[in-house]
Amino acid sequence: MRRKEPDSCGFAAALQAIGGKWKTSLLWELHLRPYRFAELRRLLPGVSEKVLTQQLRQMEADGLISRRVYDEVPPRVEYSITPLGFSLNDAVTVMSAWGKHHETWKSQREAA
Amino acid sequence: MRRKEPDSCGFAAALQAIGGKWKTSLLWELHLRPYRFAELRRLLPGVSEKVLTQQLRQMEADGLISRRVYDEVPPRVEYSITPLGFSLNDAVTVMSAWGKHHETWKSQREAA
DNA sequence: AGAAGTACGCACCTTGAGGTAAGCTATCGC
DNA sequence: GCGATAGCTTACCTCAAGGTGCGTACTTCT
Repeated sequence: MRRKEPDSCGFAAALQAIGGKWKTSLLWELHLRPYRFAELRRLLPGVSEKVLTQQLRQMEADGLISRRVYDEVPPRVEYSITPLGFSLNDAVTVMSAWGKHHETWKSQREAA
Repeated sequence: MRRKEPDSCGFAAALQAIGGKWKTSLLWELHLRPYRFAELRRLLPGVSEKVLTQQLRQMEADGLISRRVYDEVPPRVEYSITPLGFSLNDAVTVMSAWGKHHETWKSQREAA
């Protein structure tokens, strides 16, 4: 999907914030507890390092998560969810519930 | 965004159903009242006929809207929302509310 | 000495949603 | 006959998200 125009509607903005392929998963994992970069890689099998970095940075810019760098060696970076990110997770959960409802509906229709 | 894998999470299914560029707008318009094809074209400036047809067909396949053909000449087709589509519109509204909240948050941050 | 882990950046390529333009069937108005 | 309208279908093109792979600076493990 293309996301460019403001669309006047707030949904476009929400989609802009969560539209990435891995963002919902990241949001879900981080809402449980903070994680380090390499831990997130392991949690999301199939994500490339480039894209993981990208999406984390975008979510940080959107204020959904915060990034904390510890000046140690070897380097350590921890990502954690913000209150705003937590509220988005709630909204996503509503959509997710509808999705499950929809899947039920579909399997019922296919059975008919 | 790519939408392929089931993802175990229902959110992917919901996104699959609503992910198209015009689907939320269509859902919104049709939740007000039924419309004909050409009316929807006029309501969504910029949509091409091909894509409008595509998205309407997909939404019909997902059970979000129903398509009624009147065997007249010139041909007449009316699209209306289903109860399932209506429930999705509610879920979308929650996300939309978050989007507005997020925009407020962003403009506050930029002001700082 | 060499391998491996950490948290990336950069260059290139693939893929599919969406856009563009044309055609198609049939009727009505001029 | 000529164009307009309604509701599509088909073929082709574009463009950005995401994937692949390599490079990096530093350290610890073996």
